[in-house]
Formats: sequence, structure tokens, C-alpha cells
Amino acid sequence: MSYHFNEIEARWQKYWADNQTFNAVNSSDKPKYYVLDMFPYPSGAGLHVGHPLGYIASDIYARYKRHKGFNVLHPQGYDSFGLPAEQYAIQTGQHPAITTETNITTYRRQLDQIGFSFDWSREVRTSNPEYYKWTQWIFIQLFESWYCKNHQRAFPISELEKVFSEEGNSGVNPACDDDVALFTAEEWNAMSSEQQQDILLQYRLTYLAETEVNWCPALGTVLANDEIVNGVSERGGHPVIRKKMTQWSMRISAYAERLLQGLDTIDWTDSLKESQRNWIGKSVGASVTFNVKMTSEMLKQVQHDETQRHSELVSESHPYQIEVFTTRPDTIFGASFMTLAPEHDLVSKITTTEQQADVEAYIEATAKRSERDRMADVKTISGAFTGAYAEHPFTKEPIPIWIGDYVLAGYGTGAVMSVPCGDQRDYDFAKHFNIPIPNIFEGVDISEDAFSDKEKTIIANSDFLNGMNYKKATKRAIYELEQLGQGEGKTNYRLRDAVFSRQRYWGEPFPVYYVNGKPQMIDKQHLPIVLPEVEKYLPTEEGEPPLGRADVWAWDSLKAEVVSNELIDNESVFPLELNTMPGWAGSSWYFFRYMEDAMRDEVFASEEALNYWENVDLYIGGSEHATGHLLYSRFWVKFMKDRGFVGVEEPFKKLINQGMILGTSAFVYRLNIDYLIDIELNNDVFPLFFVSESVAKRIEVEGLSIDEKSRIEKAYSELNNGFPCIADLFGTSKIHTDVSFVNASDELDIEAFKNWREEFKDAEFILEDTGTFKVSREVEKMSKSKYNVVNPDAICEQYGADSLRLYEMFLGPLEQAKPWNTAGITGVHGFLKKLWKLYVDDKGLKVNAAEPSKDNLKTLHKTIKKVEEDIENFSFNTSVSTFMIASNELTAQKCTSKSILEPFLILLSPYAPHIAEELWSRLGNDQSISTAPFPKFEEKHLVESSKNYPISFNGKMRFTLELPLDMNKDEIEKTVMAHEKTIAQLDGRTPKKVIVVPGKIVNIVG
RNA sequence: GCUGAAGUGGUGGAAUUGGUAGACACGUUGGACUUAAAAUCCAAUGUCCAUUAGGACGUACGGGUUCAAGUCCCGUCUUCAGUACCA
Repeated sequence: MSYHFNEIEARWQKYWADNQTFNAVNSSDKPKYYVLDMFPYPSGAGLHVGHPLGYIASDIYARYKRHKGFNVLHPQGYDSFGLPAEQYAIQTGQHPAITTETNITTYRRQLDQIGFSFDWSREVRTSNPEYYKWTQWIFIQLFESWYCKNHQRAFPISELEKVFSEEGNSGVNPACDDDVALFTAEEWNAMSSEQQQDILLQYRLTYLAETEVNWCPALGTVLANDEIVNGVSERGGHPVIRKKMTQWSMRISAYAERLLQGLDTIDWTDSLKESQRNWIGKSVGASVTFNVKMTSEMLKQVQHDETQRHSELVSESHPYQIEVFTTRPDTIFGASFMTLAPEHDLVSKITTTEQQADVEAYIEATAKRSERDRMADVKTISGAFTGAYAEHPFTKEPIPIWIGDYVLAGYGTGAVMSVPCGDQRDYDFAKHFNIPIPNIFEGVDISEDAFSDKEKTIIANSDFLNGMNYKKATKRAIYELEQLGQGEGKTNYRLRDAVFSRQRYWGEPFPVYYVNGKPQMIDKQHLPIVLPEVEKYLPTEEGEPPLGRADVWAWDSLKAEVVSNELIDNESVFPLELNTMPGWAGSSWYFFRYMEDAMRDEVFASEEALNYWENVDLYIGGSEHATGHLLYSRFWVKFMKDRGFVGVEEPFKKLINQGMILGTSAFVYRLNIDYLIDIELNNDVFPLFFVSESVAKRIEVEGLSIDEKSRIEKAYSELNNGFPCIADLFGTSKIHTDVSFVNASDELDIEAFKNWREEFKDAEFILEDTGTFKVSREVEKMSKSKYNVVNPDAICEQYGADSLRLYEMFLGPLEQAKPWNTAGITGVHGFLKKLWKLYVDDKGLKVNAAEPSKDNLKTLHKTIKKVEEDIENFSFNTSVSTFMIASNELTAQKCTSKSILEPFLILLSPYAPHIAEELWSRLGNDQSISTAPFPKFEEKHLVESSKNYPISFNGKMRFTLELPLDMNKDEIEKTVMAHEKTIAQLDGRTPKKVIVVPGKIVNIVG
């Protein structure tokens, strides 16, 4: 009986589904373990072999943990809101919900045939109203919360209101907007409710703010930075402008410090933690205020300004001030100029008439350069002098103010105090523009480069800081600045608040309506607010988001329901928010929803479920989410913890990034032929000539052979009614061919290739000497356009899911990028066939109750040990080869013993569950193999009595010698030295030294 | 530039603490079976010299430590990923 994988796999997949074998339970005596994959976006293209890699790894781990006696939660779902479905809807008019449903059906079928042990009863789809009801609810909770920096956590906004009404806002230390005004309790209580709401909005964890977006008028939409190339839209090449829009923002910056600290508590790779640290970008230093020296010209300007708005913040004597952030307040005496970003607000106000032309020209030049250009070109130093001077806070000396594009408007305050002796960029700038470079370091030469080593710094030429080291000087400088009222210690984070509004249709609607332009939250009991129907999925002609097209999109606050827009009276019926939430909203908390077994409607997950499952023990997914999804999820979880909705501080304890599976593209070479003929002919009738790989290489160097040339000329002249043609070659071109036409030996299936495209139908082929046509191969990203996509359906059909699973693991280390080559799958497929034969032959089951031999036991236990270690280390590729070795050994040993072959199946079952279940049941078990405990490793079976010692001379192994392991050092040395091969090797020489490491090696030196 | 990962046969990759480099596969070559093909089985396969014994070289490159280095140290180069001229 041979191995009928299709039949076996279908049977067990049905069995698992019928028996709900992998459904998790929310209470158990066993310890819990939560294994999660990053859920997929169900795209129309379906899965290719690269997608399941991480799922296979997590499935192996989940199945292993079940064998190890854990209660395992291993769910799956879909991140089903997103742009592609919307774009498809725009093109076809098809509702995104329908497209999404169709795609999910395909995904589910493809996933099912690979045999994953998912608990589908807990499936989550972010686009389902039952699910996004809770996404909306979390949004409301964020709106109803503020962050207290003293306690480093979030509290209900009602508590803040109470404080305001009793004490005003001077005593609170919130994470809030920069420009909040101080008020007393009396002032607060005297405000109108609308004024109070405006103020509260500055404190909420989600708030409305004017943010700059990339607006593309032609497309009527906002574009992400990636969607813009050279200042125009990637799609269509339309111009893009910066536009201010009122949008929802998430105050993730409040959590910057906790997001940073939390990294130390989780088991993620260093590279991932590092990118999150960089993203958060903490720097400790001081903010310093420099006064701008006034000129009569500026005074006039100030007076003009003052009549327009009463600026109370600006002091009488110094109406203009420049605030900078520095990590090196200790070097303040080395500041010999200041640099503002060209976009800085002050530039236009302080520039002198003489410098105006220079400055304006420079601003125009930098505006033209894209961010990318500016970044790529770090070597070119450019800038302009404003003509204005700032005053040094201590020396009161004038400091020239420059503008330069190495200072970025978007970071810090958009201005720096430039200390050329201590910062290379300032140094280069100063050198370029001949600005003095005062040296404020003791015993350091700065004639070539700046000196930026903090640790070795001793300050000089700096008044009260002289002789101090970096730490002391920093402290003192901050203290002195505080005395002057011109600075304070400050920690800066790069992390910006996240814009949360999208001008799209296919996303979560906000549970928000507007009364006199002020946002109001809809009560929890009325959620979900379901996406309205629209005629078209495009923005409106007025540039409103697609929801602006909905006719029934108004909130009746009396009836508490969504009603027709016609009823809007702004008394009881109000307009609803037109934006939708971004893709990361639904994916920032989905792991909690899986915890609930009953999918109750009154909670997103019950308290018992949350307490039982806590957080994800193992999370597997791609590294492209390093700073998006993985940062936002951590933020939401921390917030939910603060407000008592969940009990954990971090969502994912351990995280592994699987590497990408690349495609192995195949190329054929087409000859580029020029030909001379007498009669005019339609070019199309001439056949294309393709040459095999090594022929192409030869032709590139030597040109066509005489035979080839005459063959081509003959083919042409035949078509040309026998008139002679002269062919002339001008090289070959490499074109992609579909990888499915190519076999393991890189030989092309010529017939399939000819039928592939109409224009190849009559193509001619010049073969290798061996009579085959070979392609050349290259590793590239797997993509439809490169014809290197391999569909798992075809693999499952031809080799089976177990082969696919084993092969994906066998390819290489999980975290590494690696090329797919279907040819190699015969290796693991052959292994499964051999394995089958170990259990079953023509007569039926071979396995019997025979006593296992010593060798049998040794093979089994060595395998148990290795596989267990490998799974714990996520080294799945090496365990596949361990299985092969074990199977080869057991076959050679002619093992038929059930006491060996039965536990061996359990080891294999996480990797190749179908064949394991099948053989397991044939051995007489009536329970699924997934319920079997993992075999116990016993050291005693591996104990050896002798060792095959490598005997090396000067470190080079010459021969091996079998010696008892209980032999001591001296005896080993004696035996080895007496051996004839040793004597032959030494050839009369006396060894200088003999190194004997018992149980390892013998090395003879000399 | 910075940060992180990596560089081993024709290919994917093993070598967990410094101790027999190339496990396990793919591919290639030869053989068996077959009318033939497929499938299966057997053998060889890092490079070079000798073709019997054996020897030399070999883990990106150049040094070093050590009885012994793919592994440790110093320097250089290359590739991939991320990124921020971050004050």
C-alpha cells in the first residue's frame, strides 16, 4: 500500500473540523499558552508559498505545546479593512464587503488545505460590525481619557474636569498640547460648556487637530509619504500639495517613555527593539532660549505685528526669541552661531534687508528639493546668513543667525545652537562659511574635526564650567540657565502623535457627531455605528471623504439612531464624522478578542477570559510591522491597562519575524536578429529564436556558429518564399518565463512555453548539446510580474500538505530570507514516502510488538532530544533533517518495533500532522495524535562506551581511532603514540607536545 | 551616515560551549531495473595534484591569539533590511 497523501490529508482535515480538535477551552488544569500569527489581509491574489511560512512555524509550535501538556490558544482571523478592496470597489463598483468575503473564502480554503490547527470558532474579522463596535468603543475610551505625567498613566477625563473646577489647571502635569493657557477654578467654572470642551480637547488621548497632509487635488485624496515620488503622486503623477486638515490624532507621545521602558521586559529580537527605540528617539538635554538682538528694522516690524495681535508672551525688550533643544548644554560657551530651519517662522521676521535676497533664494532652492534629495545629499553644505544676531545667554555676545537645511523643521524646535567644536555638522557648516570655531575643550585638537566624545570631555574657556566633565558641566549649565529663566532640563522624543483619520470608505466609521463643530461621542449602547451605503467609493467633488456621499449619515440624538441627512437641523439631528479609522485601528487589539470563547456582545472579552489568557506568549509575523502595528498595539494595550480594561502591560511576550521567501525567477534568452531581405515582409511572421542558457553565454562572446546562422537564415528564407535572407545578430535579451515550465534541472518545457503566449507559438529553439533547453535562474522577490509565484494549491495537489510544511521549514532558518525552489521538494516528499514504507508495506502494517534493539532506542532518543531542542530554539530546519536521519537509520536497522515507531510519530506530528495521524490511527489509537504526550527523553540510551577519536597532527586530522571512553588521559596518549599510523605520521620525529582532551580529540604537536 | 543581520561546495543550508568543516537535501555523473520513460534502488560528488598509499589548499579579504579558529580579537570589503543630517 503506497502513500496516498491526498486522500489521507483530506480525511484528517475533515476529522479535525468535525471533532473541533483544536478548539481551545477557557479553563483548564493545564498551563495556558497563546500562539498567534499576524492575521492576514485577504488580498484578491490569494496565498503564495511565501505567506504560510510563519503560519507553519507557529502551527508546529502550537502543536508541540499541546503535546507538552499546555492548553493552547491558536486562533486566526482577517485584517479585512483596507485599501485594495476599496480601490477595486472604485474601479468596479463592487461593494468592498463582497470582494472581502470572496477573498476570505479563498484564503480559508487555501489555509485549510495546509492542515493548520487553528481554532476557527474564535475567528475575528476587523470589518465585521460585531468586532468594530469595540474598536469604536476603545476610541471613545481614549477620547474620555487624559494622561498624567506624575503618575505616568491615563485617567478618566471626568477626574480632570473635577480638578479644573476645584483648582484650575496649574497643579496638573498632563501630556497635552503645547500651548495650553493657565486658568483658575473660578475662570474654568465661568466658561461656557463649549469653551470647556475646547480646552478638554487639548488634554484628551485622542483629539482633533489641524495637521498637515499631502493632498492630491487631482485624485481628491490624501497620500502617504510612500505614495509620493519626486513631489508628484505615484499613481498618475499628479501634483501634491501640503494642506492643513482637521483630523483625529492619537496622543501616543504621552506613552513614549513607557513604550521605551517596556522593551526591556519583552523577548523580541535586538534589531526590532532597536528600531522601536530609534522610532521613539529619546534624547536628554536642555531647552535654551536665545534672545534675538533687535535692530530698528525689526522694531518697526514688531510694532506692526503688535497692532494685529496682542502678544503677551513676548517680552518688551526681546520680542523675538529662539528656543532650541540641545543634548549638550555643557558646550553652550562654544556656540558661535545659530542655525534655523529654512521653514522656521522667525526667518521672515528677523532677516535684514541686505540679506533678504540671499535668504529668499536659499529658501526657494531648498523647497524644491524633496526630503529624499536632502537626505541623500548630506555632503553638500548650504545655508544663508539672515543678518540678524542672537545674544548668548551668559556672555551676552552677539551670535550670528543662519539658516541651513541640515536643520529640520520637523524635529525639536527647528532651530539649533551651533557648537562647531563639538558637532561635526556644525563644524562643517562653520568651515564652509568661515564662521569662527572656538575651542572649549581642554587638550583637544579641533583643527581637522569636531570633538564629540562626551566621556572624554573636559570643558575649558567656559567661565563657570571650566574644568568640569560632561556630566557636571551639563548639570551646572542647566542650573545657571534656570536662574536666568532662559532654559531648563528637557527630554525630547522623536515620536510624534499619530494621525488617526483617513479619507477612505473601507474602514471603521467614527462614533462621532458634531454639535456646532464640537465632536460628541455616541453612547456605548448605540454601537456599532455601521458603515453607510454610498453610491461611489470616491471622495466627493468638494473634496470630502467618501462618507460625504452617504445619504443616511446623520445622528438623531433623541432617537439615538443614524438617520437621513435631510433631517439635520443641528438641534437634535447632527452630522456624523466623515472620516474613517486607519488600518491599524482594528489590528491594535484583536488579540484580546480571540480570548473570548463565546464572542459575547456585551464585552470585547470577558474578565475571566482576559485573566486566563493574559497576553500572547508567542507572536509570529513579518518585520515590516516593526514600527507600525507593533508600536500602536503596545500603545493601546498600555492605555487599556491604565483604564483597567485589561490586565497586561505588553501584548506580545515573545516575537519572531519570519524571513521572506523569495522567488527563483527563470529566464530564457531571445536572439535579437537583424536581417536583410529583398522583399518587404511583415516582421511578425518571422519566428522568434530562443537559445539555451550556455549557448546564449557562448554567443555573447563568440557570436553565432555557422550552423546556427545557416539554420536561422534558412528558417527566414522559407517564410520568404525561398529568397535568401542574411541574418545578423546583435545580442540576446533575457526575458522572464513562468517557473512552472521549468523542471528541477532547469530544463524548459518547450511545448508549455510555446502555448503560453501567442507570439511564442512558432518560436524556434537552439538547444544544448545534450538536446535540452536550459533556462538561467535568479533570486528575486516573489511577484506576479516576474512569473515566479508558486501557488501552495499546486504543491498540495502534487506533493501534499505535509510535504509543503516540511519543505517550507527545511528551506532554512525561519528568520532568514531564502529562495523558494520547487525542485527541492522531492527531497522531503521522498522522506515521507520512505517513512510510510517503514510502517506499511504491500501486505499492510509492518509494525509489531518486537523488543527494540539498542540501536533503535539510541536513534529514537537522540531524535527526541534534538527535535525538542530545535523546536524550543525555533530551529525547524534542522529538525527536518533530524527526522530524515532517524528514518534512514530505522530503515537500515529494519526496525518494526511499535515502542519505537509509535513515539516517533508524535515527534513528527507537529511538522507533518496528516501522515502522523494516519499512521497513529493504523497503530490502533482511536484518539487524535494531538492528545498524545510528547515522548520523554532518556539519557541512558545515548550512553556510549567508546569514542571514535580524531587523531590530529599540528591541528590537522589524519585518522580516527576507536577508544573506550573510560580510558584516562595517560592511557589514551600511550595507546595513540604506540599506534602504527602515528609512528608513520611522525616519521621518526619526536613530538613536542601531545594534547589529549578525553571524549573529544587528540592533537600531536611537533 | 547610523543601527541591525549576514558572507561556508554547482544550489538551499549543517556544524548549540573553540576540538573530525560541508550534516541533511537539491543538482550533477555513473550504474541497476525497464522495450522505453517515469518511479525506485546503488555508488561517486569542495578544489587541485597523485589516481594505490596519500598530499596540498579550502568557511568574503588581510592580520592576530591558541596545541587547535567557520567559531575569539583587530582591521578591510561586500550584500540585505531598517532609518533620522535628530541638534
